[in-house]
Order: sequence, then structure tokens, then C-alpha cells
Amino acid sequence: MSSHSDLLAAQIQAAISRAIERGDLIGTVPESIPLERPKNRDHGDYASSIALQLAKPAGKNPRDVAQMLKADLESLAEVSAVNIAGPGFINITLNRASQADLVRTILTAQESYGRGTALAGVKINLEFISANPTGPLHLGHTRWAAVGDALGRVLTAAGADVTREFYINDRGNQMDLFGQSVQAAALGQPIPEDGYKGEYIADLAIEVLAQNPAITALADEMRLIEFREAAYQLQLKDQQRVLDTFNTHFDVWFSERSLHDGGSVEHGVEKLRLQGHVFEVDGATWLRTTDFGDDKDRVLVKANGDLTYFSSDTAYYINKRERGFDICIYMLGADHHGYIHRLKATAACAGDNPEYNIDVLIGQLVKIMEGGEEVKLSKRAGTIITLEELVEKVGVDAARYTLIRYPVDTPMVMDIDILKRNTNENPVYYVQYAHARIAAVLRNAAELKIPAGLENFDPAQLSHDRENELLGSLAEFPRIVAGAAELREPHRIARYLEELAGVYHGFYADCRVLPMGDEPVLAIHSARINLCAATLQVLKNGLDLLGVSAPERM
RNA sequence: GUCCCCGUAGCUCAGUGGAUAGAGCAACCGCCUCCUAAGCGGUAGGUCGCAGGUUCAACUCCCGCCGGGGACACCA
Repeated sequence: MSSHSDLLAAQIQAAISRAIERGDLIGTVPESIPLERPKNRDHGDYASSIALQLAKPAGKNPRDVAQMLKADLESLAEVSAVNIAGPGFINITLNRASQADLVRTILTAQESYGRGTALAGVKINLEFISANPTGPLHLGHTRWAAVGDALGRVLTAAGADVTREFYINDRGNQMDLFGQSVQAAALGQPIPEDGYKGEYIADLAIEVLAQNPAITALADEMRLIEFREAAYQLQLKDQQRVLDTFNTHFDVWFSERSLHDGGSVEHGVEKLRLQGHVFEVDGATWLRTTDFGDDKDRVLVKANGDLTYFSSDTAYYINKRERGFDICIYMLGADHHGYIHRLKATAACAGDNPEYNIDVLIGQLVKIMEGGEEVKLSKRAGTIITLEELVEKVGVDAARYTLIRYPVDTPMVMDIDILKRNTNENPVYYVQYAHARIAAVLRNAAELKIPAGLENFDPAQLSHDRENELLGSLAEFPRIVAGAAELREPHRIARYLEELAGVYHGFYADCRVLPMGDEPVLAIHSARINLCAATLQVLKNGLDLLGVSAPERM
């Protein structure tokens, strides 16, 4: 699907090429042409700073360079005016009818409008949340649940083949403590000092006993294992159920145990050894990650023969690559930022390109406010907020939207009271309201039997400034999706939707869509109905990328 | 000590090297006898932490400092 920006960029490249042939310019044709939507409407529909870049190497005045390219742009049927402004910006105004043809593009493409091919053929493993199955998912996991899921949708829209993966940390001390805690609760014994003390432990104990009343009669060792395994399965199922209600779905639930049972860890160490980065000191086996920018080397196998967590991590990475993933994305909490260097170094040690094959996103903390005060989160005090509680308080849409709306590398504050409000303070409603509002207009249009449908669409009717502005915003959507995928920043979708909703509301205030009273039905009404339908489609496509509903009525 | 993130309007925050730095809230002033007022329009509010550098152009990139938050293991 060729857009106006692609067309203009191609034409500018052709113009530069001709100017070089004429001898007016020296140098080569740039591979990419800067084209942006100017913030100021007076600067046209598109603006390019290409002349400013070309001027210096060519030894020319930027305005003169712009002048050389002007005629070629003006010759395009889609372009109505080209102006040279300021130091040498080329401001391009599109022919209104040609721009309005975008409505046809959107209504034909429907849910595929916005999709692209930038990541076509790329297999991506997207790992997020990856909680221990030893308790409910809490606020920290919730940010990843929302952002990770949205990122998965965005990457898919960019053409990638995405697998969403949840790494279950089902091995090690924490699991044993978890099992001991549930058993103690079931037997009425005190919970171990370092054990898990939340109320859910008692609930799990009751459930395990109900499932298997004979468990208490088992020998000590066997009984503990049974408690641990039964509670693990129950807790995992609970996490899966909660994520399901949160509209977050995984393709693969990857058990850490399966790595060990399948010999993948040994295989991973062996593979790294073959690459020549493994060495032995003091009886332990190390990976020389300092070869690739880590600040210290890492132990794979302890002197006592135990495998470290790091060995699991490296084995897991190698396992992912052997499953055919080109890019492994890790979404980790701020406390894991030290992992970036060692994961990248691991990739390098395995012979991969750490700049391409591995991508680590670090998320900052979420603070939560309620009743004007910060809610202090403490596992000990039992004041952790779970994903489920958050959803009960504010609903799936508000929770997801708010968590996705901010870049993950900045700390964010969630104000529960605001999220319960149905006002402008709560951006999700602003966007959803625009969708519902359009849906209402379209319902009314159908009732009035106004000819809608593309066969009644005359793009030349759309000449109002508000219509032009709305068309401009709609045209941006594919670029926004591509940018969000490339930069792994789904919040760009949310910000864009807020802008689009605002532009629509402005259009709605100034441009009457349906005929007033006894007014005759004109071509402008049909044209605006189609414009509304196109806007509805883009809002819906955008909300879908965030996993937020697009209500027909509010 | 080393490393990561942050510092933009009174508050919460956007801003991929471009023109006059934006939004919502809070403050003030307007707009519903006709399509959803959960909306729209306007006023006011800024040394983009400080100081250098790169560039035709810096909130944006680089260096240094100040301030805030977080992380360092043969733990898991």
C-alpha cells in the first residue's frame, strides 16, 4: 500500500537524482528522505528538511537547493502547493481530494489498515512476566502483562511471527519454601521463617487437602513433594486464569525444570565451551562474559557441582535460538538491569549478534495512589496489590490502557481514584468515547437511510480544515504502528489514539455529519459518513493493538 | 566504587536532530430549544536541572557536574 509520504519521498529522490545529472548538485541520492507532519498547520501537510542536509556538502544555499526540487514536486497530481520556508524547509500541501482518497484505502483495508511488513519473516520470541509460580501476580507483573501483550500485538501488526512466552521459575529454593509453607499451613504448623506468609497460602492448603485428603498420611519426604507439586499446579492455573481475564495470552508456558530434565543446560554449557569462552577456576566453571562488555565473568557451574541460575539463563537463551527465533525480547523489572550486559554477553559468547538477536527491555516501578496517598507495597505487611485486585477496582480496559500509556523505562504513578472516574482525566474514556460517538452517528445515518458506502463517496467534498486535519491524522497510523514496533514502544499507539480522538472531537464540533432537520441529503453528508467510518476503523484497529475494547455505546 | 533509569508548566506526564516545546488535571472565561457535553473553544502558566561540546539546526547526540530513584553474589 503506497502512502503519500512514500510517494513524496520517491519523488524527492528522483528530483535529487535529476539535479545531480544536470550538475546542479554534487553527491549521491540519500536512501531515506526526512518527511514529517508539521505540527503547525501553516507548514503544509508534509515538510522535508532534505534541502538543509544537502546544502552543505553541495556548497549551496539550502533555499536554492529546495528551489531545485520544487518543480518536480509540483508536477505530482497529488500535490497542490509547494512552499519554501524558513532556512530551507520544503512545505508540501496535498491536493484535498487526493488526500481524501485515504478514506477509500482505510475502508477497503479495514482491520488490516495500519499493518506493515517491516518485520515480515522475522521470528520473535517475546518473553514477559515470567513470575515464580509461588503466589499471585502482583502490580509489578501487571505492567508487563499489559505492555508485553500489547507489544506482541504491535510486532505482529508489523509482520513479525511472534511467540509470547512465559518462563516458569519452577525450580530451586523458592519452590521448596513454597511447598513447605503450604504444608505447614495445612498441618497447622508455623510457617518457616523465610517462607511465604500471604493469606493465599492457607487457601492453597485447603484446596490441596480437598483434592487429596490422603496426603497427610504420606511419609514426610513424599508428603512435602506432593504439597509442593499440588500447590504449584494450583497457583500456576490461578495465574493463567487471571491473565486470561486480563486479555493477555501466551503461546508457550516454558518450565525451567524442562530445561534441566531435557539436558539443555549441559547442552548450553557445551555449546559455549565450543565457542571458546568457558574456563575453570577454583573448581567452578565460568563463562568469560567480560570478553563482551560484562563487568565480571559469571559462574555456570559452582565448585560443588550445582548449576547456577545464570546457567539456566544461558541455556534458555540458546534453547530459544535453537527453536528458530531470530530475535529474543526479554521484558524485565528494574531490579534486573544488571542482566542486560550478561545476557548480551551470553549471546555474543554463543556466536550471535547481541545487537540484533537479543533485546532487553527494562521496566521501572509502578507506584500506586489511592485516597490521595501512596499505597506502600510490602510483601511482609501483606499489602501487595494483585493484578486481580487492580482489575476489580478499575476494570480491564482502564488498567491496561493506563499501564500501556507510558514508556516502560520511566516510573509511573497509577491513581486508582482517577481510573475509577469517567472523565477526561482518564484517557481511556476519551478514546473510547470517540469510538462510541462515531458508532452513534453511523447508527443514526443508517436509520435516516443516508447513502453511505464507498460507491457514494466523493473525496472532493472533504475540503474543510477539520476534515483535512482528520485525514492527516488517519494517514499517520501506519507510520505510528511501524515506529512502535521498531522501538518496542506500544505507548506510541496510545498517545496517537488520544491525538486522533481529539482531532475527531474537533471535527465533530465544527462539521455537522448528518443533515439537520428537513435539510436535503447531499453528497457532503455521504462523504462525511465515510470519513467517520474510516476514523472508527482506525480507532478500533488502534485499541485492538492495545487489547482494549472499542465500545459501540457508552 | 561500578553500572542502569530519571530531572520538561503548580500536579501527572508526552516529545525518533528541525520551524513559535505540547496534552490532561488544577485556575479563569465561554459553548448543548439538532448527530453521545464522557465533548468543543479561549485565557494564563516554561532559564526543558547546571555548564561545556558536536551540528546549518540540540529538550533530543557526546563529556562533566548537581539532584532523585534503583541495582551489584559460586542468592534464588
